[in-house]
Amino acid sequence: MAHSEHRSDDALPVESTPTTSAVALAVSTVIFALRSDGEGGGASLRLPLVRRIREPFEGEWALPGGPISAHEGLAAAAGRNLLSTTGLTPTYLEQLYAFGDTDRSPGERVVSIVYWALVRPDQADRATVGDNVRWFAADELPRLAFDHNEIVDYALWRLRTKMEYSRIAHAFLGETFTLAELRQVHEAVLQRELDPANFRRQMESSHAVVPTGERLTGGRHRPPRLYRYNDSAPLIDNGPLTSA
Amino acid sequence: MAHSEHRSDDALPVESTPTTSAVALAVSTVIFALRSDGEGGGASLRLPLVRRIREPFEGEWALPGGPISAHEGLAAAAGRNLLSTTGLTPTYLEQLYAFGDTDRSPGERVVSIVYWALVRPDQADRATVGDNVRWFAADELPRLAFDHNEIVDYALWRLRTKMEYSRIAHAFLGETFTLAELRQVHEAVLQRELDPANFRRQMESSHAVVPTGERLTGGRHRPPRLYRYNDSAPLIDNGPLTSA
DNA sequence: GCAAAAGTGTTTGGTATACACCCATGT
DNA sequence: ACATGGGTGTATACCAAACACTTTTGC
Repeated sequence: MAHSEHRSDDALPVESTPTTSAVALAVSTVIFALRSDGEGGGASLRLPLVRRIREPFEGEWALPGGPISAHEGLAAAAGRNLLSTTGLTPTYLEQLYAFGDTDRSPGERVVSIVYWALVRPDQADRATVGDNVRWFAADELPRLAFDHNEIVDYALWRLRTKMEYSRIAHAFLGETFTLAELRQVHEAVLQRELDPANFRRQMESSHAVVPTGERLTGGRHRPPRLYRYNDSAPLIDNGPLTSA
Repeated sequence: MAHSEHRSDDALPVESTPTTSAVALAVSTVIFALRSDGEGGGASLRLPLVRRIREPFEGEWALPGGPISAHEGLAAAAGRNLLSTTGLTPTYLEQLYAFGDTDRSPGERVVSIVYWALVRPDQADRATVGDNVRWFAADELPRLAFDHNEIVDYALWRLRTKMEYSRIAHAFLGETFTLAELRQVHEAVLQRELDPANFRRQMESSHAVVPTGERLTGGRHRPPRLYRYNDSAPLIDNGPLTSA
């Protein structure tokens, strides 16, 4: 450790030290959307990346990110940055992890506080796309700048883990949806098929969704009920933390 | 938002911006130990706090913390700081959350990356104690500096949640232990009694612990088997992240 | 009528809980 | 002997998965 050891009195809470540190602070976001590929009902997880226009890693793909300005919270910084780089407004936004290895950015010390976000397909369609912003399939990423491959892996793990015990799947869908659509979201994320009958019972018993009374017509089969997300049901989720 | 909006090209990944931001970066740690209170087998969660010797919140109790130096990782910074302020070496150390509300430190913008740690009783006994470092019962804390009460609440929630599906209880114990001791750790953390018979079966089926073959004599009853933590068993835990 | 998906019912196996009961040691 | 916790056995309840079956639409 290069740092000289502090005496106890010296190293008491730092929040009083007004010296800005030599460590740069940034916010990045892993954004997930579910997009149907081709024709079959199968959908796949996709995420937008931006091309770096400076060294290091100039020309390579990276997570959208930016600096934190002094007068905005972390989640706000993530949301603002997200909007300005990709044009996206997330339905769901949560802190993922703070990455701070000393060697993650060549020549410079950067600590990145990474968020992960879910967006709906209609929002994703409206997103900026161009030479410097492009969507990739989450399981077919190129080699990314910095430690961003690791970060995406971790975000994917969190998404999949959380899908099993929480109810975030609706963040990929519109206001109303059928149980089949909701199930297909689960199937696409978890990468396995689910029994429609059991899935229905799980959703009903969890009270995560409520029927709207309407049905979706137009399919060449029995018209399914439309459901809406149940906002009043409690999330057994983030513990004491409400925001984020 | 006081910050002017970035143009897309402008706000691409920041890791290249060498300007140090106006935001201070710190590391703090919530340290838990299990200490038997009085005589009964009952133990309670306790944590060490340090007294602030500067404004803001001078004289109030706060979590141990300090700045991040340029050439050490986040977990290393937490560990070093922990050692220098309290003399403790944790058995378990994990990142909790990055706290960065704009108003959490009066007059200054501080982002704190908070870790949580578990220490064994023998380590806890060796810890520095004095006018500026004192142990408190986790459920009888005074009003702390900054948002540290919130942070401790969140750490407690994480500890309790994780205790139910992971195997971190052994971090509170020595090299070998009886199942009764391990069960008492669970009971103290979860604040409810557990059936000894069922607890035994859960531990056996999870293969989290292995019998050493030895027994603990000296009690005025049948000598219980001693167990050791099973390092080779997988933790279904932090996903792709290995360190921390 | 037939295909296709919605929706219901039933069986089954695993797992958590409660609790009765025996075992081995110190006093 | 008896008190105390160690350790085993077992009945019950609950829950998730598997799958057979009925319903309702479009063609």
